[in-house]
Amino acid sequence: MTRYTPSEIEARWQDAWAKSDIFKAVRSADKPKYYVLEMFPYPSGRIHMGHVRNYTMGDVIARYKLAKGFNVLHPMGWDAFGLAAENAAMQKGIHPGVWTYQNIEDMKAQMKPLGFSLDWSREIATCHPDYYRHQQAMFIDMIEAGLIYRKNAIVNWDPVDMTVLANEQVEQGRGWRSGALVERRELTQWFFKISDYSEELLSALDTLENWPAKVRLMQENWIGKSRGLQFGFSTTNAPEGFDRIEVYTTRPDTLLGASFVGISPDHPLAKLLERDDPAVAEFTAECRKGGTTEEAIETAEKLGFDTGIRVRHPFDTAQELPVYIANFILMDYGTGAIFGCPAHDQRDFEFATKYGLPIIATYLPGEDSDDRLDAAYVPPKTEKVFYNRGFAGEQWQTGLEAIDAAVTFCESQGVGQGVTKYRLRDWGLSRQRYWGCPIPVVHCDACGVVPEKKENLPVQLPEDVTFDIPGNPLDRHTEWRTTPCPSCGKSALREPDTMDTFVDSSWYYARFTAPHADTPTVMEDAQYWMNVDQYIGGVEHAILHLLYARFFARAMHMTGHLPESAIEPFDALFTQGMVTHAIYRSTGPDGRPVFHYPEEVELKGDRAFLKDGGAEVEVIPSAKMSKSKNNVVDPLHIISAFGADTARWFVLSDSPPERDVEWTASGAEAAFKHLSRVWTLSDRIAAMADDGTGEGDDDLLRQMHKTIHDVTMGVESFGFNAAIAKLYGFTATLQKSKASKGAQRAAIMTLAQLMSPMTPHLAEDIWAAQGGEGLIATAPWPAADEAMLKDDTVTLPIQVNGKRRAEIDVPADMPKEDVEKAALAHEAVIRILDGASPKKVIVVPGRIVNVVV
RNA sequence: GCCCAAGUGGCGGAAUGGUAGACGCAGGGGAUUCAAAAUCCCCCGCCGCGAGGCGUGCCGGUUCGAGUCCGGCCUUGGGUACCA
Repeated sequence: MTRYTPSEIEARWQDAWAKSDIFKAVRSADKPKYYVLEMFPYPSGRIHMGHVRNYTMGDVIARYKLAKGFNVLHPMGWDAFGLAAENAAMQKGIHPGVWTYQNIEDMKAQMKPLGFSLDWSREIATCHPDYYRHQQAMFIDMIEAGLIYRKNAIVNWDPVDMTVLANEQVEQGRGWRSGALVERRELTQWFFKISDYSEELLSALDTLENWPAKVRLMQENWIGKSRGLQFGFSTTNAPEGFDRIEVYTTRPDTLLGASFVGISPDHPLAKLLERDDPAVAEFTAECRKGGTTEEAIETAEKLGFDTGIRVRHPFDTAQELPVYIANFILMDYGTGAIFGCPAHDQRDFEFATKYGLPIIATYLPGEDSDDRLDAAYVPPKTEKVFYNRGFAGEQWQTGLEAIDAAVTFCESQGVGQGVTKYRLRDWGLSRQRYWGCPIPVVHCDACGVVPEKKENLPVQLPEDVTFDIPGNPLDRHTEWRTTPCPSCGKSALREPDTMDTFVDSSWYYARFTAPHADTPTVMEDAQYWMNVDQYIGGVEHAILHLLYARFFARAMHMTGHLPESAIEPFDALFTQGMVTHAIYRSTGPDGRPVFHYPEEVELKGDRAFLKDGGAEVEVIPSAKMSKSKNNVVDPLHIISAFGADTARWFVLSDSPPERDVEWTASGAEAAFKHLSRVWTLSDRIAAMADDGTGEGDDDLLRQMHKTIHDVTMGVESFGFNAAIAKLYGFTATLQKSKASKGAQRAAIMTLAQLMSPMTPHLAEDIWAAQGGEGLIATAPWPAADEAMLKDDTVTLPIQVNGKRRAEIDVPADMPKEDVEKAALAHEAVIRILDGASPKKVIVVPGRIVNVVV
């Protein structure tokens, strides 16, 4: 008897796959194509459990579709630009490029032993000039197509390091390195006009039937279509040019409850006032402290400054409202100005209470309700309420009815217009960083901003840069920046900013269809391979990446780089849950937090101590695995101890794929034992005498067909953990079976096939040992025989008043009336009824009987 | 703050509105063994001797029947536009 030795088996079959080249994707007219894509990794240097989980799921689909006869495209690449490489450069003095390419090599070496069915000949890295030159070419096309423009936008500014900070680099309002209070500062930046596509991106969500409903809903809310009223308040004492203040409101039905007007600190009026009035300047400076995230702005203490300016209420000109500058009003949304209705908005309520402004209800729960409110009264929009200060029309209305009525009324009175607005803002793509795709434009004193000539692409990143001083090294690299103006030829300066890395990941799926072409894409290849049939990745990308990619596909179509059929690039989406792990944190000598790797920590109950020195560290439970928090778990020890198949089987069996999992390694050994058991079982069956005798062949084959059915359904619906449970069950059945060698051989070969997408090496080995033809990877997927799936008898539970009291075995096709009779004749039922006659008997065929008394 | 999810035994989890806890882990008992490892078999939600009762985060509702649907909460996680 031999033992299951994955190290030998896995190397052997990976060789066999490589030699036969079965995962290389070639266009073919004979077979339907299938494009499986997992969100490509950031090359952090080490693969973690999240990667193993993601790529194993994709591999199961890819291998399953291959067995189903599809021409499968399953590529892999690297999302290789980003902040971490620059951090490494600063911390370790390594060039970001050297660090990134080394990481790619390391991670590839870690991925290869997992036996994924990838076409490595299509590998791409976004940091390679062969990739980003095409991105630059498309950027120029998109400028010409009017899809890109420049405007001012706000960034996090570190006043000590004199640099722009990413949101991640702002910790509690302070710069992560300098510790200085971060300020919001304006900078001229490049933007994609994604807002031109708001309606299109919203309405097309309905066509994405194979996307999770939650992702579509999140995108819908993010785009944030709203219908409201835009109108002007006329001012009484404002500076010239500000006779009116335009506001936008989604609740015009509360206009008669207005008690103040609020403008953003970035509103033109606020900017004018701060120029002449130091008190205003002081206040707006205060408002600009802290980071730029919506979270930071929304959760900051609500501050207001009375400008002294007054406006007239449009329907009650005697009523004057004060104009406040308020820190919670965003210049990017609506008109940058609002009216406050404290009675029906909690934020306005708190603001009014703080600054002593009136609270005027326009609607109430009922006609007799007290209108002195202790908190804002905000009923659901679909519930009828009593309008005590509404516009003309019914007094009992839902919010939605009242809003429509208010818009119509205001328009008829010449107060503003009904308008549709979207929350979605244009996509700012400029980054003041080195390790990204250079924006291919030149700033010329004479000609202004000029795109680089396409024949001069790529605009390549210079190698000779240092990271010893904060800031973007491109900014101070005079030699690189100096270049002839593409228009007039005089000396000019290159744009020092690089592109947001979301640009890189917005079109890589298209590049995979022709990864070595001289143009960004090749129409024929894009036509053939697009769309991605199944896209798989973390739910944390539900909004930004997936929305940007949807926009970019449209922009590529508009500039001739994708066919119209590919404007929704992902036909089906599956969002896997994240692999989470506790974070171990202590405080370093400089007072900054230090994050410890799980392997550096020893757990004692709920508390954690450093193995080195024994100091206690803080445990932050269950958070997304993140490089910067060091809470990543290395899968390599599972692979080296038990093999790739065990690691793959385990990540699939342990939890439902869409759910987050807290990583524990307790089950990996059990997975290995099971695979050993299957291997030994195959060995035993191969050694059986083939004398044609045996018992229970039919039962075994019925079980086999049920398993084919269940596992196929499981794989199709991403129910991998449930599919694996069925495979455990069938393995146990086969182990106990006394069936003939023929039946057992058929069973083990089918079992191997059903397992092959998950544990491909073991499956190949069993297939070969049982004399299977060719590679199991290309053997046709087994089909379940419908006739074998039905049982002759079923066990029905009998409920009395919804409580289970007994069960009966009946023929599967027994008529309802007979089932009812049989149920009522059951002694337990007779005892409980105790002579009473049932009011009703519900018989659900094949399911249940419920007796109601 | 806002948007989206999730919550079921000691643990991971299963369950088209129809027997809650499949399958696995941990635990307990047994077989085998000189002994151990490995392997195999049995038990395993809570309370109760039992009959039985209770039980899917909390409160309420719809239904013959709710883990599942509806309303309201709580907790945890993700996103919040420069982490990717």
